[in-house]
Amino acid sequence: MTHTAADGGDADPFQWDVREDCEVRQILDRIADKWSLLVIALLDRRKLRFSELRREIDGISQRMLTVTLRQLERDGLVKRTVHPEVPPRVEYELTPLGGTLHTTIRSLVTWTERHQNEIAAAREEYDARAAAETALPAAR
Amino acid sequence: MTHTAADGGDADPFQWDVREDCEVRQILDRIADKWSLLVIALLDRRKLRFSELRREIDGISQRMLTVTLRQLERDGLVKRTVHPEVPPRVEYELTPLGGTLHTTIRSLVTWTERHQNEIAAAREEYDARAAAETALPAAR
DNA sequence: CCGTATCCAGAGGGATACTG
DNA sequence: CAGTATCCCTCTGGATACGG
Repeated sequence: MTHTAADGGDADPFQWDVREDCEVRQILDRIADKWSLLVIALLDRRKLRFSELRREIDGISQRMLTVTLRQLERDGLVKRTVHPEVPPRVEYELTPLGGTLHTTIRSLVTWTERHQNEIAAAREEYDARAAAETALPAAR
Repeated sequence: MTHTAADGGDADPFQWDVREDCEVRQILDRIADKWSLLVIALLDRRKLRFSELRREIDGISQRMLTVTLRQLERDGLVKRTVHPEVPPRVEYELTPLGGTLHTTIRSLVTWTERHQNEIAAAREEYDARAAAETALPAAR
């Protein structure tokens, strides 16, 4: 029933359901989305209005912010509150469920901040080596 | 110099550089990629050959697996080893740097597995409410 | 102010065929 | 086996304009 034909019964801590249509894969794609990640991170700090989010997230278009917020609302991670005033005011905040993502997302961001120099170095080295091999096609 | 015009000096644990062109955003997009995540997770278990990875990851095309592996190699997260044999054998494994992602990715997957039911429920409720409002456009 | 609707360019990514 | 190269189509996502 699982996807692996060769699971020899080892209780692998990293074994998961990787079928393309499975829930976990779907949700992972949503959470690990470029814009979703940023929205959740910002809302984790405090409740924010639409225009505030738009200003905070450099490079996001109005359309993508709307789409992202709708998805997160649908998934029960974000709560949307419309204040019936006459310049309309709409506020977004994390639901309790959304709040439980805090630790996980922090971990991701922290890792990235901590290792960005190593990654930049690795890239330079890789690119340098690639360039060298292109320059000497018949070498070796 | 930072992006916020209104940072009142609070040492916000969730304050980061969100400029579109910054390193962190770039790297985050790479790590939080659909296929990258799965590749890293699988390699965290053990060294794998190209064809093994392809078989394990349901739905990935040869092209995307190649592209993903090259990116990860370039970022210094994955090591590629070519064995000069005559059916060629190429093995992929995490570098030490790649290995440090273990905890973070585990956290993400665990969260998803743990809350998938809540998310599914939230989606159903959202869809049901949306359908109801479409059915009664003039209601109130 | 907070969206939705429409249009459209370009990247993402699958299928296929060919090399070392 | 492990790719690279090509074609082509879909879907993402930006720009713009309009509505509540």
